[in-house]
Amino acid sequence: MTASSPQPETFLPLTQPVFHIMLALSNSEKHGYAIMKDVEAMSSGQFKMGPATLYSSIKRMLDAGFIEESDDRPDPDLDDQRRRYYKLTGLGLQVLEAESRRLEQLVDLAKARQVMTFS
Amino acid sequence: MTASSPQPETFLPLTQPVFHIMLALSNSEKHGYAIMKDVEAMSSGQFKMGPATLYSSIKRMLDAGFIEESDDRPDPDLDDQRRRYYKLTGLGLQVLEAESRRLEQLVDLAKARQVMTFS
DNA sequence: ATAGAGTATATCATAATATGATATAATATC
DNA sequence: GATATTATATCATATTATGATATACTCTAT
Repeated sequence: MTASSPQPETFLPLTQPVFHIMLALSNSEKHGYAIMKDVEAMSSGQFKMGPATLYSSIKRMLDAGFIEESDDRPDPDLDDQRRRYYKLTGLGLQVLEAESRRLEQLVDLAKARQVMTFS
Repeated sequence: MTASSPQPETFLPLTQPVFHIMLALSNSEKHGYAIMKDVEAMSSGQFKMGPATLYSSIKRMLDAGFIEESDDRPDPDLDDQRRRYYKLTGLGLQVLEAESRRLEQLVDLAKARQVMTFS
């Protein structure tokens, strides 16, 4: 009986920064600055986040239980003591999945309505 | 020489209400209340908008030139004088397309990272 | 060693958005 | 003609986003 208390859908829609941060964390734990760079790279430079947006979003995500701080540190020679690593929680992953599906539905609708010409 | 002055991408990302409203207008002109109901239906009830969000978003979209008020009225017997109809402008359609593509990229990324299990 | 670029987190003050509540009135239904 | 629904509008507040600034560590090249 693996309880997944609140339904992930109740947390939707995610804000853009939160969705991007969660997507950045979906393949590996990352520290704040790495998330910031990753989001920009992931979105081909279309979505840029400054530190204020990043850290205020992280704080809210911690409070919401979407992410948690991780104690796993890389090899001391590769590490930087200033870093704080974050990872998705079980809830966070569920919410990310739900949001991805929601967006997929919207994209499908846009396609059905031929909003995206030539595709 | 059909100028499309500012690049649609510069307006991204759209906020959730704005994206939903534009998607609602993508298949036909609609009046405010119809947009509100349509957005809810379109999103299978996942996204609900109250009047404050609707009308403040509409105002911003008019200012941004994404939509414009339409003078086309339905048959007088089917009409309701209170209604104000809106339609996408050329810019609005371009922006909607750009945003749809942006979201598609993100969904594709989520899929690549196997965030969406069983699909 | 040290200067400078880049890395890393944090926070302040403000702006932009979103939202519940409420108001008003027309239209439709019973 | 009472009631529910449709329709737009706006106020006041809450939430979120963001540029700017601060602080300090790390890395590279000289």
